[in-house]
Amino acid sequence: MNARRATISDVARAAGVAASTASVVFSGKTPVSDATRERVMAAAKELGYTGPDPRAASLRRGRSGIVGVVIGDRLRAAFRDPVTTVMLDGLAEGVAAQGASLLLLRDDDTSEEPQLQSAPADAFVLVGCSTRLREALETIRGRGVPVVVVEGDAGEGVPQIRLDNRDAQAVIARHVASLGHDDVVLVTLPVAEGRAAGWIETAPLPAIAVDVTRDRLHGALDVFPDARVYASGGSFIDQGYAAGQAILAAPGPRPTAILAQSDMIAAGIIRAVQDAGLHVPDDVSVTGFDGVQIDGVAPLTLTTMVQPAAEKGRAAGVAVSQMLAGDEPADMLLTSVFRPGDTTGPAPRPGASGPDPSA
Amino acid sequence: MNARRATISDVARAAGVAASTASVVFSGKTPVSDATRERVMAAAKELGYTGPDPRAASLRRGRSGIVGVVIGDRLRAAFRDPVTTVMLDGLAEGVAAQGASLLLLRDDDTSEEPQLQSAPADAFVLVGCSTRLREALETIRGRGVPVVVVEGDAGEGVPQIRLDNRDAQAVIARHVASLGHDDVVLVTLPVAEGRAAGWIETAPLPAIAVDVTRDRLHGALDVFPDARVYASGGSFIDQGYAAGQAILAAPGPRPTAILAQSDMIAAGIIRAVQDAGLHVPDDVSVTGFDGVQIDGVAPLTLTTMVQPAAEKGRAAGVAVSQMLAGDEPADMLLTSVFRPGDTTGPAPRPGASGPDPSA
DNA sequence: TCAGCGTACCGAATCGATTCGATGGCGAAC
DNA sequence: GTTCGCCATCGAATCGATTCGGTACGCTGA
Repeated sequence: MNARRATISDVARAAGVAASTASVVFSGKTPVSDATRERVMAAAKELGYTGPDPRAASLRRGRSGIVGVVIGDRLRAAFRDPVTTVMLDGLAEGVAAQGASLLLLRDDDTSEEPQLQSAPADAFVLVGCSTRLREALETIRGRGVPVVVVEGDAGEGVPQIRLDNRDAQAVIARHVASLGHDDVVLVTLPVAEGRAAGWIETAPLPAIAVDVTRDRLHGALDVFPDARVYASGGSFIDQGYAAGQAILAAPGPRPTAILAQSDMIAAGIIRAVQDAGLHVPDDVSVTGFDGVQIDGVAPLTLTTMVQPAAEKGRAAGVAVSQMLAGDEPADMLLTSVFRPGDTTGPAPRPGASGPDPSA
Repeated sequence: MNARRATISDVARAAGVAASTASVVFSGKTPVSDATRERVMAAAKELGYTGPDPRAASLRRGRSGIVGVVIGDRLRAAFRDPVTTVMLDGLAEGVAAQGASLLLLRDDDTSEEPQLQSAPADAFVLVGCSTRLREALETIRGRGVPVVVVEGDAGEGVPQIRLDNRDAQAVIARHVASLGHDDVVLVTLPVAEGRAAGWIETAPLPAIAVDVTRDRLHGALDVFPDARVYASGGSFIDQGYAAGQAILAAPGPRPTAILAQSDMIAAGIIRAVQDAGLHVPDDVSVTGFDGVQIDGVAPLTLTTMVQPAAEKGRAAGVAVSQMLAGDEPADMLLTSVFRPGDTTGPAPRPGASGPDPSA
C-alpha cells in the first residue's frame, strides 16, 4: 500500500528501540534480550519489513555474497558442454558452502563488457582462458577483486585450478600404443576462438591459444610424435562426426586409432566410423577425454580419461573462499583417471579387416 | 599499494572538482566539459580508480542490475535439461538487453533459503512452479520485488510465460490418432517432486502438482481418453529407457504408439523399443515434446512438438524489464509447432509385425 | 555503601556513490 | 550596458544498514 517500503529505522522506531538494536536483531551478531527481539519482530511484521536491504547491507559490509563466473559469450555453448555444466554445478556447491551464489557473466565484447565493471561481485571465476578472457581478466584485476582461473593460465598472482591434461592424454595414448597402434590421428578441441576445423601442422606445431587443447595435444604427441592432427571446431557430437568423416576421407592409409580430446568429439567420430561401414574397435580404435555421460555411444563404453569436473568447480569455490578470507590459495592440480572401455582394441593387422584372430 | 582503494571523492579531490562532478563523468548522465572530463579521468588513472563501486551505486540507485533466476535445488539437473538451458540462454539474452545479468539461485530448502532473502536482485524469475517454488515465491513477494514465472501458475499478480502445453499435446496426439492408433501409452514428466516412476491412475486422475505434466497429460487424454499413463521419474534418456522397458514388460497387448512428454524420454523409449528387437515406427510409434536436439535418436527424426524455448526465456526477460519499468506485463502464451519425423507411422495391423503393406 | 563488572542498548560515524536544486560565470540579445 | 538564459559545476542530502565506543543499569562482593 505504502509507496515507500519500510526501512530498519522505521521498524526500530515502531518498536521503540535504536536502529542499531533492530539491526542486530536481524543479524544476530550481538546478544539481544528476548523481550526486545520480540518487539522488533512484531514491529517488522506490522510494517511488512522482511529483512535488511541487501544493497545497503553489502555496501556497509563490503561484501555482496556474489561470485561472478565468466563463461563464453554465449551461455548456450557453455550449457551444451557437459563438462562445463558439471563444473558449474560443483562451483555452485562450493560457493554455496560459504553462502554465496553465482552471477553468470558473458564476456561479450560487443557491449564493452560493462557487466564486469558494474557487477557487484566479491570475486570472479574465469573458466578457460581464451584471448577474450584475458581482457576480462585485466578488467577484473583492475578492480582489485580476487580472481580464480579454471583451466587456463592467467599469469602470476592468479590461482589456477588445473587438470593434468598433458599427462592424462599421454596415459591414454600409451594405452593405445600398447595395443599395437602406430598410425593414429589426434582430434583436438578448437585451437583458437571461432577457428574452423581442419588439419593442422605439427612440424612446427603452431601456437595454440587454448591451454587445454595445447596441453592435451602435447601429451598425445609425447607418445605419438608423428601423428596427424585434426583440429575440430568444437566439443560437440556433430563436430566430431564431421572430423571423423574428414579423417576417413583423407588420402593415405586409414588410421587404426583416433584419439579425441573430448568424449563428445569421440562419440561423433565413432558414429562416423560406423556410418562408413567400419567397426569400433575392430577396424578403428577411438578414445575420448572427460569421462562424461554421453548418450550417443551406447552400447559401447568409451575408453577415456575421467576428469573430476565437479571437483574442479568445488576447488574453485574453495579457492575463492580463501582469497576472500585474505589468504592466497595455492594452485591446484587435479588428476584424471583412466577408464578402459570397449572402443579400443588391438591394432588390426595390415590388410585384415576383422578383429585379430590371434589376439 | 594502498590499503584502501580510492573512492570517487579521492578522484574528485585529486582532479580539483566536486565528487558530484566526478560522478557524472563516469555515469555520463549530465554534460561535462571536455577539460573537466579529462582531468577526472587522469586523476582516476593516477589513483587506480576503475569506476564506481557497484555496491554503493546500487544502493543509491535502488537497482543492482541483477535478475535472480530460481531453478531446482540442483543446478546440474537444470543444466542437464536441454530445454532449461536453452531457455536460460534466451533469458540471459533478454535481460542482457537491459544491461542486467543472471544470478543463479537454488531453492535449497535445507539452508532456509537465505539466498532469496539476501540476494540483491531487482527481480526474480521462477522456472516451473513446483511446491518448493511456491515457498520461494512467498519469500520473494514478501520482499516486494517483481517476479515472473515461466511454465507455472503462481496466482494472480504474477505474470506468466506459458506454453500451449495442452493444445500442443493434443495436436500431436491427433496426428497419432490419424495414423490409426488407438492403443497408446502416455509417458509423462514427473508428477511431483522426487516421485518415483510408475503407472498412474486416470480414473480418477490424481492431482498433479507440476503444471507442465498436468497440462500435457490433459491434452493427450483429450484425444485418447482411455490411454494408460506411465509417469517417468525425470526428463532424461535413461528414465525414458526405463519407462520403455516397463511399458513393454507390462501385461496385456503391446501399445502401438507411445506418446512421451519430452524428447529425452522419447529417445530413451525408442532405444528400449529397439533393444527389445522391435522397430520404430513399424511396431511402435513414438512421439516426443520440446523439439530439442537429441543425440540418441539418429538416424531417426523424432516426431515432436517444437517449443520456442529460447523465446520463452527472452519473453521472461522482456516481462522483467516491463515490471522494472513499472508496467504490469500481460501473461504470455507461446505456441509450439508440430514437427513430423519418422518415428511415427501407421498403426500396425493386429498380428502383423512389419509395416502395413497396404499403406 | 560503594567499587567493580557484565549485559543490553544507544548514537553517531561510516560505507561510496548519486541526485537535484542552487550558483556562478559567460555569451547573446535588446 | 544591462538583463536574460544557459551551461557547467558545486554542495548537501540521501540511499539503508552496520559497527563500535560508550553509557546506564542492575548485581555481586568487600
